[in-house]
Amino acid sequence: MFFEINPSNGVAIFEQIARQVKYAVANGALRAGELVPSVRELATRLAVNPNTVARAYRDLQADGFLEAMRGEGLRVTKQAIERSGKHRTKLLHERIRQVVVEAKQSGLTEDEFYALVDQLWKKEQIEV
Amino acid sequence: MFFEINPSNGVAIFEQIARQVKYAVANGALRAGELVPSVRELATRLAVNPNTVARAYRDLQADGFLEAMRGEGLRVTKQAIERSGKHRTKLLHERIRQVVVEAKQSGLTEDEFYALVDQLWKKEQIEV
Amino acid sequence: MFFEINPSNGVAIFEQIARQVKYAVANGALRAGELVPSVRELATRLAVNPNTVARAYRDLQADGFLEAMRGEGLRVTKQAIERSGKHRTKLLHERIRQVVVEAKQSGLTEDEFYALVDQLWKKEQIEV
Amino acid sequence: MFFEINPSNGVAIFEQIARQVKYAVANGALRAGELVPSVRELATRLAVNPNTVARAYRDLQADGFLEAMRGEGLRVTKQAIERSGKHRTKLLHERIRQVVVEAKQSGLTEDEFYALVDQLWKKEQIEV
DNA sequence: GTGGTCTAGACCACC
DNA sequence: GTGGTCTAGACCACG
Repeated sequence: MFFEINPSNGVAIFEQIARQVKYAVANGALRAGELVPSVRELATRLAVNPNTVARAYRDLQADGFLEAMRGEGLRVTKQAIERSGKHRTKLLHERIRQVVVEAKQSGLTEDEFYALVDQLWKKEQIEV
Repeated sequence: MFFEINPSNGVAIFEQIARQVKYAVANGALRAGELVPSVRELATRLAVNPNTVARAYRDLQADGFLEAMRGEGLRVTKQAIERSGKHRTKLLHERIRQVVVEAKQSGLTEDEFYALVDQLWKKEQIEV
Repeated sequence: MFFEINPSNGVAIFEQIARQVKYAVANGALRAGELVPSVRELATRLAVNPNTVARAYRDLQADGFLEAMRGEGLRVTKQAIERSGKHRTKLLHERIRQVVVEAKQSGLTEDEFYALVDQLWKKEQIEV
Repeated sequence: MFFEINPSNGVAIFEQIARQVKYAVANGALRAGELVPSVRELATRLAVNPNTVARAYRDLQADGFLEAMRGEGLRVTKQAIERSGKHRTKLLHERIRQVVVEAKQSGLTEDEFYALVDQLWKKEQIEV
């Protein structure tokens, strides 16, 4: 699991952490039943306030991605992977919708927009 | 010129105002040299505080979209329209890039992604 | 007498007018005793509000550059030209002082500053 | 870091604050990565409204001199120092140009002008 | 009438 | 604790 936090990019840190956990689940880096790093460990690893990590984990529990194992820590739920799918599809859907709206408001034609999307899809590399 | 403000959609009000002015420039609803509504007038029209409108206009001046005509008001600059193009292409580019990254991280295939984009492009209506 | 007004450069219009009258006196384009254009005429010529021209002329009277000739208009005073000298030397003095302060605060060395001044003096053309 | 605010010298307070931060960067009193005083602290120290300080800091962010560290405060960016150079050289350039124009319009000879500059450079003391 | 600045004070999210 | 947004209202210079 690979975490990269940027404290000055506008996105809340706890949100960045939560997203990255979800990504890790979505692409198999984290499997169901696996334990995530403890709050304290992750906090020191990322050089971030423990409250912030706790907040991310709390949200992930509320979303059903993590569950508390008393005395052991937090582990990835069985449903996490499927949720990961639905959840993120919904989010993606909304994100794309917004981008489409912006593109249309900017006066882009369908062709121009598709060219842009195409170019970026081909260029973008994903590190996991 | 058509302004629609949603005071609780996460985007700051001044930001919504600034964007809509930029859109209006981008699609020709506002032309170079034209005066924008006065701070006070727009404030009462949108039922927001004049300072909020002023903040939006100030940002637009900083971005080179508006310029102050002493005692007359604020008008759209000559460069506004070209800036509008460059500026927004850059923003859109970044937005699309982010969406592409998300899609890839979620494990979507190229076909799935394109299908989603296609569907949303066809559905989305723009009011100007 | 040649007037060029820029309503969106930060300097008050009445101030621009007043300065240009002073320049005209300083370089002989306007001589002592000569009448300046009437408020109305100048206002229409410059496409500005008559109040603005009136304000400029008012300040020029307060500074002793113009005097009212009842029924005739405003004419350049005898003292205008010498005042022009003193007055502007004082202003220039202050302006230069500010620039020097800025330069020092920016960490420029004496040589760098002089080089800059030299370059600009040689380059700058004056149209009267 | 030394702040001196003059609430009635024509320059807006937020502008004075912003300039002094830039100066502090330019002459090394503030280094890249360092946190600036918090909005509230500086506001009480200078006896001005927090909004005024916030305005200055906001402008500095827009200019790329500061960046927000979520929950921590605002710190000087890496690019601040180089920007400081370019930025201020450009401003100074323009200021000097204006002064040169004024001097020429006032009929000063090169020698007179240089004498004035020289005298003021030698006299002016800078406190950092 | 126009915009610009400043103050005062409230509320919010985040760390 | 941090900054960010918004409101309300005052005062100013300018046209």
